[in-house]
Amino acid sequence: MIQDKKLNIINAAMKSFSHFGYKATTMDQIAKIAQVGKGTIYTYFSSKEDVLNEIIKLYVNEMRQVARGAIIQEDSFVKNFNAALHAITKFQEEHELMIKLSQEVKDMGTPEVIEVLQEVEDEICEFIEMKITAAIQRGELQKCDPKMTAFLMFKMYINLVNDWKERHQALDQDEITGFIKMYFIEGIGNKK
Amino acid sequence: MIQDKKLNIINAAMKSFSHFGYKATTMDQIAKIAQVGKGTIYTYFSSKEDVLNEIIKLYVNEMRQVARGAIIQEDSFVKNFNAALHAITKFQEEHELMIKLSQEVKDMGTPEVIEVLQEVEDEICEFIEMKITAAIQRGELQKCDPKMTAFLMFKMYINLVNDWKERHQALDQDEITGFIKMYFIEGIGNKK
DNA sequence: ATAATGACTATAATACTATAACGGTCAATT
DNA sequence: AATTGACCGTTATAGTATTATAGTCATTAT
Repeated sequence: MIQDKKLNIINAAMKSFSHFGYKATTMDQIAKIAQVGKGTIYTYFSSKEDVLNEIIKLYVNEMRQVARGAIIQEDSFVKNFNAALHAITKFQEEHELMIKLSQEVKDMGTPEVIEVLQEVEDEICEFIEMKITAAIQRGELQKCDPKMTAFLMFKMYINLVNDWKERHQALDQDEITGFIKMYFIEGIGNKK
Repeated sequence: MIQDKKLNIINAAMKSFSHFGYKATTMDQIAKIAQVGKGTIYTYFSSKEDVLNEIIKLYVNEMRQVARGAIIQEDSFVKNFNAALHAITKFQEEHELMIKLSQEVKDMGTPEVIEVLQEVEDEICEFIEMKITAAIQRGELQKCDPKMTAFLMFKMYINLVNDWKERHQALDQDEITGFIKMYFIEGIGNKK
């Protein structure tokens, strides 16, 4: 029953953050949606920011599940990389939360939101890093710094999925897999 | 003599934009520094934005010169890529203009400035694109879309030079050359 | 004639102030 | 022991008065 109340609050906050963003959501609103008194929120959370952080923690866990679910043991590293990132992207599109928070950072720059989005990015990079380390061990990838490789691959993925389409046309999943493979795995140099 | 006045104005505006940014620079200020009446500015330029655009046009030309100057015919594509980008970066650090304008975009989002910075980025990408096309023709690079390759290489360079150092430590020019070569040219895949 | 000028204007940004809304607390209530 | 909403100090917002700014144009200088 105690967990029930906390869950109500989390769900209410999640809903409101997704619809209106972090700043535009008031504690009174969360309390109203959750059907609890405002004070009750503070028995489970220390502040508004704390509510956001807990929600992101749950969200990141779900995201990790989704990414794991997209991976097929027998498939190549690149294929799984793209499958996982694509699954994460789709997950984020389905749940408005990240989209709304990204918007908020873009046009208001709310510091608390900047911080949690950075955390989400770090988590994704860490996930990729693990997969890279494994791929190196099984000999699929050459020795390289897993942290930096993860960072660069993630950035390239975002460049391909989001930034490229702003100036040219959008790419589908297979095209992206192809490009990542071409540029990152095989390289575009010609051996002499 | 007519060119002299226009040049005065351009130099005055350049100085003021570099010190105070675009928004914080007033036409009265430009006129004062250039030692002309404000009305005179409008015989050479149609608007404040026009002044900015002409300055950027000159700036991009200088940048191109600098980039060309950094290139050594006998050197490899990657080496020249890094030399050129490094020269551009140093050029931008020496002349405060770009740094000030980037700041302004970050904390005020002035639309006119966003636009010219995008133009500068496009110009750099076009420069890289030319070099890539040449490298493909002489067989140093595999066949690939030069526009996208230029875009991705530029972004990776920025990721390495700017974004990585925010979370970890800065990399020097040789390290960056090494990474670009490793990830982009040779690839990190292991042939079976 | 032509080019240059700065007082002038309409508009947009800023500073100021009064008001409302907010996050967080806590005495009263269940 | 858990829950609550009226309450408080602070911050954000709205409304308004004032200033500053981009751009014009009649006047002046060349």
